[in-house]
Amino acid sequence: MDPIAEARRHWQERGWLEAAEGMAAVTSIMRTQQILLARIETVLKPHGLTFARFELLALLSFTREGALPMAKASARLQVHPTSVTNSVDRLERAGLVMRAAHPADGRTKLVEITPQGRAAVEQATLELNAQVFTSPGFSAPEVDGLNQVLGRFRHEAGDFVETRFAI
Amino acid sequence: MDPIAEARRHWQERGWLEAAEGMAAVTSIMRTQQILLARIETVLKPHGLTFARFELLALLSFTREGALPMAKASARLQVHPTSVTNSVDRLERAGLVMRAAHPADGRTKLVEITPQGRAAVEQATLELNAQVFTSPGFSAPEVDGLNQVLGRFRHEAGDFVETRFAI
DNA sequence: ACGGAATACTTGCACTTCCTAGTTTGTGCA
DNA sequence: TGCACAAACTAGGAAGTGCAAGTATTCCGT
Repeated sequence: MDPIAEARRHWQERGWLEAAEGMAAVTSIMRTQQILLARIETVLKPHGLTFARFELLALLSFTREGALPMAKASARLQVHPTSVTNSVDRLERAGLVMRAAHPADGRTKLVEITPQGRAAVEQATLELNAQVFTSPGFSAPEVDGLNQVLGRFRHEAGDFVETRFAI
Repeated sequence: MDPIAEARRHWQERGWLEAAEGMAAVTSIMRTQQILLARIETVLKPHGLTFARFELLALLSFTREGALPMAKASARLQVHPTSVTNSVDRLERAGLVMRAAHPADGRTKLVEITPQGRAAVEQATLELNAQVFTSPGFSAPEVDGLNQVLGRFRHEAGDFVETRFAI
């Protein structure tokens, strides 16, 4: 029994025909996200990482300097600044990042990845690639279709960041 | 600048070609879920509901008796039993559901939707249909494609509940 | 140059989620 | 029948998220 198919049936019985398929699609995205997140967190847990913290480490590892202002990280990761503070607190306690002063702006603090952080994110990424991303549960054409459809959706939702570079 | 496209580029530069597209698809699903959830919660907030609580009310409103054991609700909604307890606590305080004893099994408690609960979920559903589900940001063919691809994915992930009916 | 506005970050609070452990009640085997 | 085991729910705690407010610093118009 598919709970979502059942919900769609109920929607149709109530006469909400215009909304039934959209409701099913939106709800399916919710459930799919839960399933994928659970798989990812299972892989990351032994490394002491959550997906949010992994994303932060990965972002830092891809910058030229290995460091970013907190606000930049918040914008790139599309999460609330307080969530970044929280993640950095824990990553710093684990020795994977350091807070550093910004050379020019006294307000901003830089988050900088440490050598241990680089090692951790490298290892975690290899495992995620092997156990989730290479075979996510979608065929190659499905992956392409998802990337196209969801990419356009995100674009229309204003999910893209303005281009700005600054240490 | 699309943060996900940029991540894919980094993946490719590192030589993780097998995983790059899957990583992009999985991450896109994460972001899409966040965007949709934010829209839904914006609609529900004036009603004092979260999506989790709305889903519980909707589930109850579709049962014959308007009541379900907590464990059933937990299984149907695919959430942890303690999360159901939490939702029911708040819905009960708001007068939208009631806890009732199970007639046959002393261990289980029934959650029962109240007339106010029915009114609230009806109104909230109409608004969600109008503001989100009818025009979710995907075309009709895209919605169909998502339902098909994600439905199969969920099926293979074991996301379907065994058929059992019991008050 | 200087004072109000804006920016960057942190703290406290509320909420949600899940985990572990506990209590109560039912089930089934000896 | 009786006793171990399982099931249903709740309580307490940790972690993540977002909002509102607070502090420190910078920006900018006059």
